[in-house]
Amino acid sequence: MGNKQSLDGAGVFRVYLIEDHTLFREMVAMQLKDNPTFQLVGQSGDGLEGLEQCRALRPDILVLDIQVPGMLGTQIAKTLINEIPSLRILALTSCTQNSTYDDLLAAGVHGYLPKDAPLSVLLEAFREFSHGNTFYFSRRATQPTHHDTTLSLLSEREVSVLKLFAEGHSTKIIADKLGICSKTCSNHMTHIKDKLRAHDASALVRLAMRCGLVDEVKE
Amino acid sequence: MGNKQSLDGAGVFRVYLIEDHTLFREMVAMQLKDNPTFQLVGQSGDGLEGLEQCRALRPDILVLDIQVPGMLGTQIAKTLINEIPSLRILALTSCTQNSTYDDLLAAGVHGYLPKDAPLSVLLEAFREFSHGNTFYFSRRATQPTHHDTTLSLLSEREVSVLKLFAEGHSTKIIADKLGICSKTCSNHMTHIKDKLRAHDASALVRLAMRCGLVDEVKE
DNA sequence: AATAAACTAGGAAATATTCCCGCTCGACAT
DNA sequence: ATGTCGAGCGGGAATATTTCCTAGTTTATT
Repeated sequence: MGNKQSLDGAGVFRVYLIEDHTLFREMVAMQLKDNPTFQLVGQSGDGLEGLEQCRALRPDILVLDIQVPGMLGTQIAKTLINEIPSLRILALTSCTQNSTYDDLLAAGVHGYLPKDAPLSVLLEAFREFSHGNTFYFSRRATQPTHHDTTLSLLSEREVSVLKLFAEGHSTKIIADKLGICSKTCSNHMTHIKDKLRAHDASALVRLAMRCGLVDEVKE
Repeated sequence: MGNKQSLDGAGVFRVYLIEDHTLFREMVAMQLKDNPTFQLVGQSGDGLEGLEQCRALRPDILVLDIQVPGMLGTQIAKTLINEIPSLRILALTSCTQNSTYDDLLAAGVHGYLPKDAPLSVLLEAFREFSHGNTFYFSRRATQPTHHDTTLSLLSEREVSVLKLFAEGHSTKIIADKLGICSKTCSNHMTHIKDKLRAHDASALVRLAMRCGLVDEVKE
């Protein structure tokens, strides 16, 4: 594969880090320092600042924490991939939510890594990048990933049920409000859980909040 | 100054890590491996498991991420300080959580470190610990919060149950983790709902999030 | 016309919840 | 010492919910 235009003559990759946990960031930096294949050209704990510096420094690789303050991680990825086509982005994320993963792929990142992955996997990701390959650490054998903004996975009725559930109504009340049998409502809930791969109330509520079905925090 | 009974003859400190982000945890482990003063005796990404292993291994130093699944960080600290008086605990926290700082000091931890501290401060904390000193990294302005009052309505056990519930575990799993009957767990849940006047899953999850029992909505 | 998917429920078995009850234990006051 | 109180544990029985099955109707798409 001759697509190593991001690699300069000496075979050294210029790396930039965007990650708000300084401790974490500096420890990743030390991992890189031990490896002569990589040269750390900068780091930041703020999304906007990191974006600006990447524009100026034009690194080969960006290690990007998606949960970074200042700017939405997926937006950073999308913007930079557009402006610097040669840039390879390794996305880090501390949560294992389903939708982020697909959002990241849609944004065009070249690697994905949850923070609860072992260190060896991070090093493997760097190795893959240094060989010009992409790296995906999938927590689940990936599906044909049609763009699911989570809610688009659900039917209209299912969205209604989920919203009412997240608002705190019981199955019976939901069924009542929708004019259906509580059994039907239960079945809808089961389908929702299957589709969203969220088989507990907690995950469902958080998903509903993320999708704006209910207010983030009340009172 | 003669309180170095936790230090064995060779001057090596036995360290245990509780931190759910494996990447972070293993990088801290590498920092320790470079220092002959410390010996890593174990690590875990789960609060309950970590507690059990600390009971068995009786380390000199515990590096404890407060936002760990399985058990409330402050409870882990309180419990272990009670059972192992010689244990020194260095508390890590990822968010500049409002009330946790005071809770931690109340729990009796010997060091406090936000994850956005520079690496040098972590190493300094280890240095202080190895000299038998405590370490407090002064954090930024703290605004008092109200959600202490919410949790103070609950007993210790009930907080544990609520946390595990908000993490998405079923009553059976929670009972299993806590070593109690699922019936007991159900009863705890009923009492929690009564005390918090939150009789549906959605309200419970939102309350738990507001109280910092689980991470906020990501992304 | 045929296929698919959404929406609707019923039956049956498994689980969960609620509301009782009683038990133990430690703290604390009389 | 004795009594009381609340935390924690869990059994029993009634009720509610969930899950997994099946299967009907409607609507949209090809």
